Amino acid sequence: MSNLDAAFSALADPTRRAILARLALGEATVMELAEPFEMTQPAISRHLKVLEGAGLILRRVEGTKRPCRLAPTAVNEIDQWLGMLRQALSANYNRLDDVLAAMKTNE
Amino acid sequence: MSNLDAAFSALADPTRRAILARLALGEATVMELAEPFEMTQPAISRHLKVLEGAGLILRRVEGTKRPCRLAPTAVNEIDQWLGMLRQALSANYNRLDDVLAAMKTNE
DNA sequence: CAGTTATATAATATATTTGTTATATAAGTT
DNA sequence: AACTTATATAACAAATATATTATATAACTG
Repeated sequence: MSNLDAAFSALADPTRRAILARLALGEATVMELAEPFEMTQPAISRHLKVLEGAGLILRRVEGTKRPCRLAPTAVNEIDQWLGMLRQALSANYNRLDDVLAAMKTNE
Repeated sequence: MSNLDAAFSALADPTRRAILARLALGEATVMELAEPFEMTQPAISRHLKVLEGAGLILRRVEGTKRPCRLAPTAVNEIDQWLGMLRQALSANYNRLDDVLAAMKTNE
């Protein structure tokens, strides 16, 4: 599985996006991350594993705890790929075939 | 399923990303999009349905053809969400807990 | 009209994902 | 040492995703 596959796939789950949003506020342990969800701890551990595998979070060891925080790299890779689409979209905005398409749609 | 769920989920598949990359070059019909893949036409039709459902592409009717092109909106929504992460990542860069984390990791 | 082309849909098999419970492990506490 | 806490892992069930083949439909073409 490519990095992008893993990253987009990880972001596709609302629980995982919520976890990332929480981590955007700062580091948190597994239990802290699990608390707001109506879901068991093993389920959260798996989500964290997915996020880690996708390069979206990092974990360190602190005694029995495993505090997580956002990883810097994965978002860049995603941005880079999306940049291609963004560029195409702005370029296509004046493109002949799109103008024609819009005209036909409005007929 | 939220829009973001659908959009990220759609982007998680490499075939679909390749289709979008192709569409970044301009409009294309289903057969044109299917051609480069070792995959049947129904499979591509389904991928297109997923992309359309995620708001990533638009289709118009042209006789028996259904030319597809990139849709402008979905990428914005994704960008907006990722913006939250980007901001957190740049903010966290100077954050105390992260500095401490880095120090402990290096012990 | 008969045949072909472009595309969609249904049925189905397989693989993957996501959650649960039960259990293991390692560190912290008393 | 016994108990608790923090987390991980395994086994398993249910839901979802992806591809295939077969078939339907609607628009072209001769």
